[in-house]
Amino acid sequence: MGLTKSEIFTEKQNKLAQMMKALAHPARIAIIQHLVKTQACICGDLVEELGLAQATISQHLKELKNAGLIQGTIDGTSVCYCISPKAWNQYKVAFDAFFVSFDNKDSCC
Amino acid sequence: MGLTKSEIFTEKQNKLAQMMKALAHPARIAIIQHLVKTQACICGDLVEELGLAQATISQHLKELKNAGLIQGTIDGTSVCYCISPKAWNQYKVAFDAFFVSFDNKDSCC
DNA sequence: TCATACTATCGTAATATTGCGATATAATAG
DNA sequence: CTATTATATCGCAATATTACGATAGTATGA
Repeated sequence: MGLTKSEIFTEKQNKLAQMMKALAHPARIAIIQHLVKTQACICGDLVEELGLAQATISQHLKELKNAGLIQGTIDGTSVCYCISPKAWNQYKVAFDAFFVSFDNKDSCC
Repeated sequence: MGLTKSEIFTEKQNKLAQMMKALAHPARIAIIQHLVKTQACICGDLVEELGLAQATISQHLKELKNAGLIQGTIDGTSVCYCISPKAWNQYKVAFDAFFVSFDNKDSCC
């Protein structure tokens, strides 16, 4: 086992879970926050900002890129990453919709 | 390795990542959505709703409980789970704050 | 008390994630 | 062309997650 049974869930449920997963690591949260803060695109000084090895940062960047959250363009010998506004908005909308669905003031048990 | 280096991140980053992780599985999304839909507290008919074994559902419920998102009270021979409104609101606020932090219309690269 | 129904936990197998050193790849500078 | 710099990928080890059968625990009803 150890394999998520995604076939028994809806497309939306799988997608939302995958979005959450993309952000379910402090390094990726930190990367996003850094990209947000330094509006300008930032490349591999993330390696210095966070205390992780270059290979590890690169791997996290790849996951964020796969999730669509960031995009990178080659800038000389380095790569310039920044947040993808379109995907960001999709995430925002999806998360909002999820959290808006429940608005009870008091628990029932 | 395989051990997240949480000590190099801020408290907030770790917490937010953990919140995301709690929802980073379609089964847990489905459980929450089911609890939202059937306002009333629902117990182990989740096993029938989703197509997972009872032990698996129980495990996911435990994780959601650890995350604070749901609470369960014993109701006769079964357990009645429901969403914890307080935690739900904390999640909503935390996620909102995260997604509000960036609001650029166009990417810079 | 004893059987029944429901849930939690244990143990285990399969797979995924995290982190990093080593190495490959790509672009620039000299 | 060669050296340098920056990033990506490979391969591995350690750990985490997912799923489930088996079993233990707990409350109800006969």
